[in-house]
Amino acid sequence: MGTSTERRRGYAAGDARRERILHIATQEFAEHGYRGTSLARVAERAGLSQPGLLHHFRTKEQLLVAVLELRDRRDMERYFDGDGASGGLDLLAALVRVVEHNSRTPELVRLFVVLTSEAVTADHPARDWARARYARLRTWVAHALRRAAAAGDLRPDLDADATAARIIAIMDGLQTQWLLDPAAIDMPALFRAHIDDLLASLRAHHEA
Amino acid sequence: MGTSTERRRGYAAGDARRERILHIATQEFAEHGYRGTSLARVAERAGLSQPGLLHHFRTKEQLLVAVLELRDRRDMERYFDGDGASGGLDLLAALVRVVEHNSRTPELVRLFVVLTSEAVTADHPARDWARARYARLRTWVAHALRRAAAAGDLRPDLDADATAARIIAIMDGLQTQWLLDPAAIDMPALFRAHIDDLLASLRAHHEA
DNA sequence: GTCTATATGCGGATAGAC
DNA sequence: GTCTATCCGCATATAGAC
Repeated sequence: MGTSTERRRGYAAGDARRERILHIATQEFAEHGYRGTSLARVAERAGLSQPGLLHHFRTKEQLLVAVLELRDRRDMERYFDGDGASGGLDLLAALVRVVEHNSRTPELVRLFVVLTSEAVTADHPARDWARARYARLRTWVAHALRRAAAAGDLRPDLDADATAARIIAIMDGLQTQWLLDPAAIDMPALFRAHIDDLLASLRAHHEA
Repeated sequence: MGTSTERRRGYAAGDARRERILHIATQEFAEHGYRGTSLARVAERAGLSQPGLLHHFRTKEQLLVAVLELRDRRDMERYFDGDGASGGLDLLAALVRVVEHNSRTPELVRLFVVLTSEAVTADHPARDWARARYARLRTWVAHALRRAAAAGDLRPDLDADATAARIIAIMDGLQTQWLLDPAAIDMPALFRAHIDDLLASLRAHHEA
């Protein structure tokens, strides 16, 4: 699936130069945000001149878009191909694993936190991306919750949309606190506790 | 309390020019972030030249600090002087009111969301402010939860620190989703639902 | 595809007159 | 306390040679 996307754009999947630029740009956007990132610095780290960089990505905005697309694609591979379209209750366990993985890759977490919040400012190029990403996430989680309810694993009267929004909210909120003060926040444990509480209150009471 | 701070700095509480600058700077920082805000634009909107602005705040960073201090002070007045040091369970009701108020003042919410997340980037002037603010918020909420437990309103075995971090996380996470897509997110309702669930699972079972 | 050179603009901050 | 004028640096982007 990633491959077809790349073919459509007319460059080989294994374009090392391009991948290297994207890798470095990802780090720079994470460290300094979109506005704080300088193309000259990305270029220098990638071992080419700034106009050389603009040969591959015609504007800074296009570079950002390419970074976001790459990350979305990688995440899809990781969480969809891996678990399949993980159904029902398995999703919650998968989310716990996502958070555990995130706690070992702070730079990727920073990328999302920084760009998502920058996106709420006026005329930001990542605005549509952020909005669409949240809508997609909410739909995805809500869908899994409904399937779990239909399968009899969760109470049939649960509010799937509200629960999904809350789960995503707590993931995001914990990330910010954790990035600012990692020693004070045990992100995976706190998220796991939330999921446990959720299950305790939403689990269908077969035996009760 | 605000007054004494102002006196210490040697300007009258009612310095209209200064207050006007801070008001406009608050809007600009909220709309464009720290990096995206231009002193020239703040100055223009405030009706003076850019060097004129720098007479009142010697650097952009000092302007930011002044904005953050003013907001913290206003919030303190609002939520401490108002409810007193709202004790125990009342705090949760107070937080619901805070979220309801926030949903009517998106620009102030945006200020916090944007600056807090920008603060996780390298060498950002609001870093210490953001870290200290979260530490203070967590301590404050955890303290209230412990008092509620001591008063017999909540289970004595609750993890106050973890619960506090989670409450703050969900407030923040909902804010981001709401700012990006207000029509899709009923922020006060979602937060209230979370508090209700929390109470349901943490309430001491006197009658049970 | 990559470079050097450069256009062009905006940013924050300073000097010094009024 | 506010202004005009200006410094200086950095930003993105382009032109055109190789």
